[in-house]
Amino acid sequence: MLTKKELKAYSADARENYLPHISIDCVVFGFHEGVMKVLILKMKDEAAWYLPGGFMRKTEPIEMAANRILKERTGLDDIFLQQFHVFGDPERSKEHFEMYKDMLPAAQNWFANRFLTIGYYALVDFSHVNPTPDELSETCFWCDIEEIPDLKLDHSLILKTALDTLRLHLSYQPIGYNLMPKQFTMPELQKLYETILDKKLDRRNFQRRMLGFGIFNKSDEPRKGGAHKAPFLYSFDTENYKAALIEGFKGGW
Amino acid sequence: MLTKKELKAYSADARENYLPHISIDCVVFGFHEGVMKVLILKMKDEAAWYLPGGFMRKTEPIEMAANRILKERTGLDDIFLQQFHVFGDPERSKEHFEMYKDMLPAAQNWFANRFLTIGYYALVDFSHVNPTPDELSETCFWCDIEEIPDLKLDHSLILKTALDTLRLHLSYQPIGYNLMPKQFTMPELQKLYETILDKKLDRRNFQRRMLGFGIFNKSDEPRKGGAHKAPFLYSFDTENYKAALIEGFKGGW
DNA sequence: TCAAAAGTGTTGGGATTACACCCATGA
DNA sequence: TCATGGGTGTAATCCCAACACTTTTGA
Repeated sequence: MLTKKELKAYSADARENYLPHISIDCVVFGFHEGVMKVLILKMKDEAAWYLPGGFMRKTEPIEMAANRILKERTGLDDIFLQQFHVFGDPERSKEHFEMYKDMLPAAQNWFANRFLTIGYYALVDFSHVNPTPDELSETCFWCDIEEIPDLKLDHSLILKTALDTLRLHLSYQPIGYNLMPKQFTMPELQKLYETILDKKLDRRNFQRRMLGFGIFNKSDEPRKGGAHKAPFLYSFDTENYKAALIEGFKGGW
Repeated sequence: MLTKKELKAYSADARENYLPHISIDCVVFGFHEGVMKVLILKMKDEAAWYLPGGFMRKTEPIEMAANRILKERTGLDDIFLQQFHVFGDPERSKEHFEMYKDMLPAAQNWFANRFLTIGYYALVDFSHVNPTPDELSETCFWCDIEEIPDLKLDHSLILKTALDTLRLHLSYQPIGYNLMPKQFTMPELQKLYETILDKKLDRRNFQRRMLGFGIFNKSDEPRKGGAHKAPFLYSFDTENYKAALIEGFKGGW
């Protein structure tokens, strides 16, 4: 929570630089050791968790704002981002509002306003991300999707909606490029799918379907080191992958 | 186009009542005599066409604002609305901006601002709609989807995106409830699908698939009057229809 | 009685599912 | 040598597309 002085400075800066009433919240999905992760922030001096979010500069495209916000939190440029919903319940930022309303008059108080928030989900390569807290946060960290605490504001709803959307998208286009490291094995990719869909899939049928997309390059070298038979390594064929994304949108009729 | 005096009054009223920087634009789809229609507006004193749109009251939920805007244009309450995208290119309202920027200083001039617009598409029963122009418009009318003129601002993009989204949605859930009259025949419903998808479908397979959803009630009475064999009338079974919508979202895995 | 619209049935093929079997590896 | 993870193959099934045939109706 901000002190009055901090709130005043923050508000003045925000009013100067950002569009009022509009925010962006991001659900950043990562994948590590067979577990789906989401990036969340813990606030300073509060037992309060949030999704990473921010505001939009006055003449900045939405997508660019989302990228900028994420760059600050993850160190990553050029992230796969998908806008999925606008959340605009007039009561959605009530908690913030209550927390700060008595500190400053509304005209000067950035958080005394209603905010619509544009939800983006991001798919990122876990191993490349270096979670970084922002000025309001104490920590920024990867949280197992199974262990997400109650989030403040409507962020639990935003997360749920993001996950639903991701599942839907997964069912009509190959996702994975942005979540997997350069090289990966089919069982690893399968784990990703199983995690997103929350469902067991058949090993052999999964391989057939995936390879059927024709978007993978098989490496000669198998993954070494592990116990048991060494699985083959694959990477995405970016050319064909992009084509498949477009193809996927055509739908089933 | 507004006069300076009108602009001043409009701006004052808007600043008083609406959230700045945010608008809503609606793509209203109707279906009549086998042709897909979209509701568009023609401006007073300009050869300029727009999608119906408006602004959001300061404490109004987004959905309610969209409904209110549409009620003013169509006379319909309780419309099927689907939020599908936010358009936020900083240059998107440049035309408006250029048109009005010299009339009033920016601080008082509603249209001197950047607007993000939330796109909704609506599916409505053509026969129940009574197109009504608003204060800025000369006419509001149903336009064949094949004959839409160039729209101002980014409204052509918004329309295209709405149509793409509608097609996508059609491929994984049964749409039609909101576009068809209470009673309709399978060939009529097929026309709707063919129009949306811009593709011929097989009569027999279409019936099988549709009836397979189990969301229709067959009427005993066939449609009379037409030449040739009288087709059966169907209506949607609202209970099962809603269940099918939820089911549809589960996707194909 | 015939053309056109509509209802119903059949069939073949492609995709998806549910399996079984084999191979490699470390404990 | 055996449990486990991983690669590959196959039969059964289901779904869907492409068909043909029949019925009804007004002209």
